[in-house]
Amino acid sequence: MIDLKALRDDPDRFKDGARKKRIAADIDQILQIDDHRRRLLTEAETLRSEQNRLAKESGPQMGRLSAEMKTADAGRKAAIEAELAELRNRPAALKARIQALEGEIQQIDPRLDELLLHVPQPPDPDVPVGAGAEDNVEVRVWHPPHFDPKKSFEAQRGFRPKTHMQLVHDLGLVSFERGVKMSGTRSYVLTGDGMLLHQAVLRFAFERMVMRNGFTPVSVPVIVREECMVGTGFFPAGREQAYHIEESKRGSGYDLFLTGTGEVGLMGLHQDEILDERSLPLKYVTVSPCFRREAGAAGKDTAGLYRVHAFEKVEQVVICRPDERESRVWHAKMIGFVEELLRELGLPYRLLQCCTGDLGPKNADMVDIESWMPGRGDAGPDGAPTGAWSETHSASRLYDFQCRRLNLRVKGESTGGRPAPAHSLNNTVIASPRVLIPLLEMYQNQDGSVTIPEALRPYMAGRDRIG
RNA sequence: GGUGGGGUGGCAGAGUGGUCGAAUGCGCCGGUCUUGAAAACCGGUAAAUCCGUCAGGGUUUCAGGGGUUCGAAUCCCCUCCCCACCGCCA
Repeated sequence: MIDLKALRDDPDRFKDGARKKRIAADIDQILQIDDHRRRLLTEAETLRSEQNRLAKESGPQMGRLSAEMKTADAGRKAAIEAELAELRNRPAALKARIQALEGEIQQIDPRLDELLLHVPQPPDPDVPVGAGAEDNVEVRVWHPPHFDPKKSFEAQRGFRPKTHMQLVHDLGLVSFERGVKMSGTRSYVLTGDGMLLHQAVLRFAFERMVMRNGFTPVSVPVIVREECMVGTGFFPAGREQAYHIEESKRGSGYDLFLTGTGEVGLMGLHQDEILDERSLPLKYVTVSPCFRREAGAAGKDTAGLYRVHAFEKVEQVVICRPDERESRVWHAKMIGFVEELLRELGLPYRLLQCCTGDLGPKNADMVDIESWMPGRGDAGPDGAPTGAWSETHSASRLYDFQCRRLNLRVKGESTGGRPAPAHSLNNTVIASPRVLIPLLEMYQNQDGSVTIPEALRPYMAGRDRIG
């Protein structure tokens, strides 16, 4: 949600932002409706003020007259009756007009809210302008000394790599057939060491965030109300991506939705709260199942573990004071935590500064982290894949966009003693099984086995190898 | 699923038609006292929104929505939520 007052003050900023993000938003209509609404509101409130004044004036008077009525004689009674009627009639004319005005405002409000929900947060000025993923800008690349993604896998390792598909098949780590049998496309069953590795990497990432980076571990609901999805900014734009559970007819009055990320639960925690700024920043980490319909992705990455309907993700969220500098510092830190993690895992990665067209409605800024997956990408001359950078993480900076929607505020010195929407940020820590792709493909050996990265061995009973 | 009891400010809790944005206590902030702290005492302490350059003023809000009334925290209707007990249950 954007700030309506900010929109009034500088509509061009929001028009420009929507254009850069390639999201349609009718700013002029909003301004026009808002202007009309405020006129009605001002008139209604003026009249109501008058009505209140009259009621306050005549109330006690009426009370006195009614009391006197009981003991009065017939003649006096008639006089009192007339006086009472007169007093009662005074606010009557006002009432009709007030009701008309308020009725009109009630008609307008939902329309205005709906329009406002669709206005995207303008991208920060330093975000490169672009149409989509193809215009994202590489910020930096890291790779371990013994492996450079710029050179071929075969040249560096002395054999042609298998894809993760082949590896999981040969080592018995995943059964796609049985997953699909039960749950349809994009489903899978992790088996044996596949499941162990999956759990190990999640556990490793989660513990790192808690023990080393001081994040508070939390479990969150993954079944939430629509309100929570709207509040966190995933709805209305992303409605198609969420699984919908029909529950309203069972008496609860609400339908529920499966969340696509732990971010929803972590941010929803403090919905409608006013936090003391001294309790900030809140640093939360959760591990949760994530559900995505992948609507509109038909035919894309259908094979393998890359794009699936259900997965597990360790997610980090920071809620901080509404201060641009502080937000930016946290963004960098949260990216740093992931870089550290990927280095420990020995996985080559690169940072991508996403362009305006790739930000989505809620972000002011977003940095993706891509890991090197040797088994992806176009086929080379020998028919084997040449490898590709593929997204494994995404770090968002939202300013107060999300907190405004969630009605999550901070109060303290920095806000001048008044409540103000907080700032929020989020970033993936690790998502599995997707991260198993680079892990298996990078750590495969010529004999078909896979070395377990040192960092994960404590979570795999000390073993150093699969297969 | 059944029965009963409830939803009031950051928290606890009073308030059953006007003098109620709401007693009181706790918490929090400031002050007095003190070498400092605690205690005690004094004062302050909801949010949203509109008008206004400011000073300031108005409106709304006692779970949410609708109604009765000149006037609703208080009366009526609907919805949601919470608690207790019973049933079922990982």
